[in-house]
Amino acid sequence: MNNGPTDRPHESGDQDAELMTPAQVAKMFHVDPKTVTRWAQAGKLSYMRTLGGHRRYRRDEVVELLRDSTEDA
Amino acid sequence: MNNGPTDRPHESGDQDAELMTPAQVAKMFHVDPKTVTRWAQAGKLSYMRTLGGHRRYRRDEVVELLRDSTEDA
DNA sequence: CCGAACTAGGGTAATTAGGGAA
DNA sequence: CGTGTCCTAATTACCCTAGTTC
Repeated sequence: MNNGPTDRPHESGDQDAELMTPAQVAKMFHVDPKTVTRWAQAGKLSYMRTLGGHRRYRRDEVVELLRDSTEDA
Repeated sequence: MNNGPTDRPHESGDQDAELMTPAQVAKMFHVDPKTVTRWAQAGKLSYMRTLGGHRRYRRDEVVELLRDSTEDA
């Protein structure tokens, strides 16, 4: 349960540890960014919106779903 | 979005590994996608599912299985 | 402010899941 | 027993233009 305090400090410019863009989520699931948008619209994935209307997803949520959908041989 | 000043050659960590669609795996083995699905159902191939239910296979798992199934005379 | 890359939105084609029978 | 093909329904991918982000 040790998360590691020095795991990954907040580095502006590098990958954000909290919010992810549609492209990032899409690459993790190997799907189209549009598909991620549909998941958000379908309520399968929670999201926030920027002032311009773009969606931002929570990394914790994505990792959880990714981990939950993994089936080992 | 921007990849940042440091363009990642292979997605840092690559924890999610590289994923493949059923059609890609089917072409590598020269079989139908349905057959790949049966292999997954039989537990011969690890996979993860999209939120829509489609399967995504790990490239390294497929490559290893392909090597293993390739009988060298 | 400009420029390149990404995203939202709608619409259409291709792929996949599932069961069943050959 | 394992594979290829049939079907329908659902999901995903790619097309476009305009607006947003960095």
